[in-house]
Amino acid sequence: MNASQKSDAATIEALRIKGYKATPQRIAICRIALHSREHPSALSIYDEVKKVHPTVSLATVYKTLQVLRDLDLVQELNFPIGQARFDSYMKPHINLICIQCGNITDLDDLTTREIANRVAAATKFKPNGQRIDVYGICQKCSTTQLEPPNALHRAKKTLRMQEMSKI
Amino acid sequence: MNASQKSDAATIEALRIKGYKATPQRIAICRIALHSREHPSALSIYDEVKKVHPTVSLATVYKTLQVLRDLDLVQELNFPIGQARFDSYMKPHINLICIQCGNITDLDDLTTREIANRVAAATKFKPNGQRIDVYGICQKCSTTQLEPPNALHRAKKTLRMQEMSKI
DNA sequence: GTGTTTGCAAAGCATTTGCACAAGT
DNA sequence: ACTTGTGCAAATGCTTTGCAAACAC
Repeated sequence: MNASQKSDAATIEALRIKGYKATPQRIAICRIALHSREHPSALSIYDEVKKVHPTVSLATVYKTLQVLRDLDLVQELNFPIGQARFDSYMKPHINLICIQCGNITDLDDLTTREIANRVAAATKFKPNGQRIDVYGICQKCSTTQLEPPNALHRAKKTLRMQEMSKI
Repeated sequence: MNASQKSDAATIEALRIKGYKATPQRIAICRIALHSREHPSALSIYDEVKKVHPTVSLATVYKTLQVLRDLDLVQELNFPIGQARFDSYMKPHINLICIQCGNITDLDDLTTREIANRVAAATKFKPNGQRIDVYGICQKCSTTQLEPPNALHRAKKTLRMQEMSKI
């Protein structure tokens, strides 16, 4: 059994435990959504899955992403513009989000695992999840002359948003 | 000069510095967007402003919120469902977001002011903004029997707000 | 006076939904 | 067999835009 088959097996089990059926489309979508580091959008997952299942529909991708959220296997990250991005790294961490090119990188930072404890110690709020974003310019963009217009900010005078970077 | 006139004056100056005109609608929208602790949505700002300017349009509210973002006076917080919420507290802090009732509370936490420094020290990423959300149940909801379903939930199989990682 | 803003209605875009047929268990 | 999932198209909901009239400076 190779690595891909092994993680497929895990996916299938995770689906079935909660009563979801393990269809070929779902397995293909999970391969991309769960094992990509690119924080893909629904559309970029769709584009990838189409290579294997040319008749898959975008609706199926969206529905499967809802299933993955229900299974606590992905986190949905929404921004002022563009499509939501999906993050399958479910431990507390920092999302480094480039406002130039739209790339998102996960950064482990152990202090972020203390935040919920600090909240619980300081307030009566009962934490059960978190999201930490740091916005800025990634290394690639700061060393490159000019990147395509940015995906996460609106420009003052209505700059139309191009498509975000694909996975 | 009372407090309200004083902050109006600050708003007017902030607008003019960047070449924006200080219209009555904008001033009224800023009063609510900048001085409310409720993290209002565009629609709730619109409802408030209508009490004073009954003919104001929702489009004007949205346009003014874009101006306020351009002036770095508000941050837009997007979620998997419902309308964006606007936060005028621009120092690093934690957003305590109740997944039951949708209330958002700002919590000062000095360790959050170090996050950008930690990123800069650990990577080549150049931070220039951040967002820290902690999701959970607010005190009011945890002491109350059942609150009305809220704006941050999907009313389906998935009852939990999924824009979060597990803790 | 000149360029900007308003308010309206229409458009845009990401995402969801209803439904008939197909497929998994 | 029974139930759930798929793919399509239409619908939804939030937000943006185009434009003529009104306004700020």
